[in-house]
Amino acid sequence: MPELPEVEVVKRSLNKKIQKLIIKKVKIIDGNLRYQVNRPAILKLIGKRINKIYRRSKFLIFELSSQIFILVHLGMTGKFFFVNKKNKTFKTSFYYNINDKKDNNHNRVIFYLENNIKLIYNDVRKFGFIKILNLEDYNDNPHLINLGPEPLESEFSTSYFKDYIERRNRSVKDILMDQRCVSGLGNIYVNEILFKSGIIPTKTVSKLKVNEVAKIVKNTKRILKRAIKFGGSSIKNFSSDDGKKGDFQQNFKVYGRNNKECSNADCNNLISRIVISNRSTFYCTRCQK
DNA sequence: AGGCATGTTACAGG
DNA sequence: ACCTGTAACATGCC
Repeated sequence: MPELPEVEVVKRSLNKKIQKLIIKKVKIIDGNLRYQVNRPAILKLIGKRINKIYRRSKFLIFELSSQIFILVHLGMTGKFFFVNKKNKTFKTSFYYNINDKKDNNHNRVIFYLENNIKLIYNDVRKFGFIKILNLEDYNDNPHLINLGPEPLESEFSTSYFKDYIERRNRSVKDILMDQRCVSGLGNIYVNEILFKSGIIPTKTVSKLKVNEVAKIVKNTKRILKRAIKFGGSSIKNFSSDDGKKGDFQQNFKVYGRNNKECSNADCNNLISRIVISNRSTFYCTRCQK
């Protein structure tokens, strides 16, 4: 899925395009997502207004009228497409050609909104989910309740991170990927953060010096902000809502660069690839210690 | 053909 | 109760 920056960009375009619109109809094409889409609950959405869309970690939260919420996770390949009344696609967050069978093949749920606007949830691998929640279920939601602080909030600070890793024994990459420590980072950005910080991903957190902890926190914020500014990421087909392709992928310094030359000036070392907690991990043996 | 892919979570074992 | 590693989910691409 999109990591935090992509979800943030999607959230912003959703608010721009569909905020305040009423849901007229919902069609489930394939509700067999990570969790089965609940048909009876979907019916509760009819006639409700989309007040605002929020992001928490990599989750999207649609706040509707009557204290109803839609909790969405995009998994690895979840996307939203918009189609307007003239059957023209809005440029939203992903390239989408309404006439291209390939693009439409994995449409899973269609929300029909006011003004003949359609919001399409498309998900190739179906790791994403859509849950309808009332206020109670939302406030006490198992997906949200254990999440650590947002990396871009001041709560995620050097002192917080230092305290968190104290007496823990896992690798720094593992900890940064753990949503209970800090929520919203994924494999790509953690690789980038550790490269920028000059820290080897396998390093045990108990061995991190205070200045290294500070570097990680600072670079996390810097890299995420920059990725958001660039309009997303990483993901093929990703584009910001003005149709400009998210070109942060051209800014990857280590991710996916196995056996390629290190991006740092004056370093001719080749990037290594290893696996940590089942995920590809890229680093420079010379620049990251 | 086989390996890999932006994520989460359930489960087994220590 | 905490920690750690592994596999599973579904599908497409190289």
